[in-house]
Amino acid sequence: METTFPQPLAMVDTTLFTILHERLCLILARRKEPPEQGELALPGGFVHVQEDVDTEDAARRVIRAKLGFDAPYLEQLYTFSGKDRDTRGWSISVAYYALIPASLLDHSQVAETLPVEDLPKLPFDHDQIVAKAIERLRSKATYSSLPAFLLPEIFTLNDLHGIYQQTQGTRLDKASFRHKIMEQDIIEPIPGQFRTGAHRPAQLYRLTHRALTPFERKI
Amino acid sequence: METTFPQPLAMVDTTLFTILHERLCLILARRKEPPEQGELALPGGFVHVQEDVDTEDAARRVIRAKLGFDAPYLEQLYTFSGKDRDTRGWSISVAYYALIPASLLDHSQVAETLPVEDLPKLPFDHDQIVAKAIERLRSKATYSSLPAFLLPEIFTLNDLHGIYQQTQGTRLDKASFRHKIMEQDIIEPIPGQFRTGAHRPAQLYRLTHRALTPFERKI
DNA sequence: TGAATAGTGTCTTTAAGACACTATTCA
DNA sequence: TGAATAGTGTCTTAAAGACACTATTCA
Repeated sequence: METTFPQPLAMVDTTLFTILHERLCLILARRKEPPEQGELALPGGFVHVQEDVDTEDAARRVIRAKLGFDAPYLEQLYTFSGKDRDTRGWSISVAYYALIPASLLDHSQVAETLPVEDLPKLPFDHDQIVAKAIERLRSKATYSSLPAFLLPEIFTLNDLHGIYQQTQGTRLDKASFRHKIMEQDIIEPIPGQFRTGAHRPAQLYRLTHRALTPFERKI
Repeated sequence: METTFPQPLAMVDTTLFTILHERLCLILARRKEPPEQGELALPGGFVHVQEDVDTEDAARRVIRAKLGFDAPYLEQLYTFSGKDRDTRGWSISVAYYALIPASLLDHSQVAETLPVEDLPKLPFDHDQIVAKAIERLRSKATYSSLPAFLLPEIFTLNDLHGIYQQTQGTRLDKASFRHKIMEQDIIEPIPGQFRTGAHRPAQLYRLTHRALTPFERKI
């Protein structure tokens, strides 16, 4: 059975967040083909109906092509659509966002990592996609364990404190943060493991759950 | 310029919430064409690229066709996609949800209004769409003025109290609810207007803003 | 020792929740 | 008057936020 309607173009675009020099950054791609060839844009591409099980699968394929590995955290963001957002025709782009721990990035491979405060003008409606992704990240950072997925598997409480401040864009009291995060039961100390330096050694922690945990209240 | 990729089918599906007999309900449609002809399902349809500006516009068209008027509150929910969700082929459905004040419904026109607790098995992945819509509604009801869009433009504080309880599925203390809702500045009394009955007359209110207002804390 | 980061105790302010009370209408 | 809904005051408990303090390491 076939439909009689002409169908729009179907694609995915990905917003890849990471932390570089204590700043929230995006990983961008230089477009290899027209339109906007040579410009910096969000990594994306058409849905391959022969190959992809669903659009999330398409997003994973795009990310693997760009980074060479799977993102530890990937979530659907929003779907952007319309007559004019792409010069090739009426299109639907299902946008995803992912969190990439800096420790996984080989920066010789992925050069185009730019602070979100300092992005160039992006083609298509990618500025809008980025704005929505940042808004979602900030909002979820307030009410969940989301920011922890920007850290490597093992981290200190100070690392976590810092990443919450960077994703939320606010200062958080150290003592209150520690009290509240420990009440959430999202992390556990690794017995006997500490990070050392020219100061008191810091207890190392890991996530207790692999999945995102929502909080009842703000952190 | 054209793409070489075969494109998936593009459609929209809508979850229409309303309140009937103090219960949260969905407005369903009986399918006029195969597949699943004659079955109850979410109102939906293909994107019409000649006619629709974007998928939200397509959702509005679908709702107008079903109800005869525009929904006061409409928001994109999530995009469902994949090889197998529709027998007609690889498809993308951009799902929307809308809030419909019962006062706008002519129940002779729209017969298929069923409590969310008492829905039949729906075709395709519509059960999944409904589950996600209810989850979103409950979550937003806790942190915003969203439930007010299920009421007519003029209502009492008790009406609002009831609709918050129904959308959240919990009991809320009357006094605390009143204190908190008045702090949010989302409603204003209509001077000199009261609803009367066999009891003390109740002050009538209206929303101060036409748009949804998020709250800092839970209501 | 001082610098640096780690980690805790506690006080004040604010919000949440419970609940009892008063108010106004109609039958 | 009592039944019904409207609307308020206040007390207790819990959370949020601020801030000062102690702890441990290395140079």
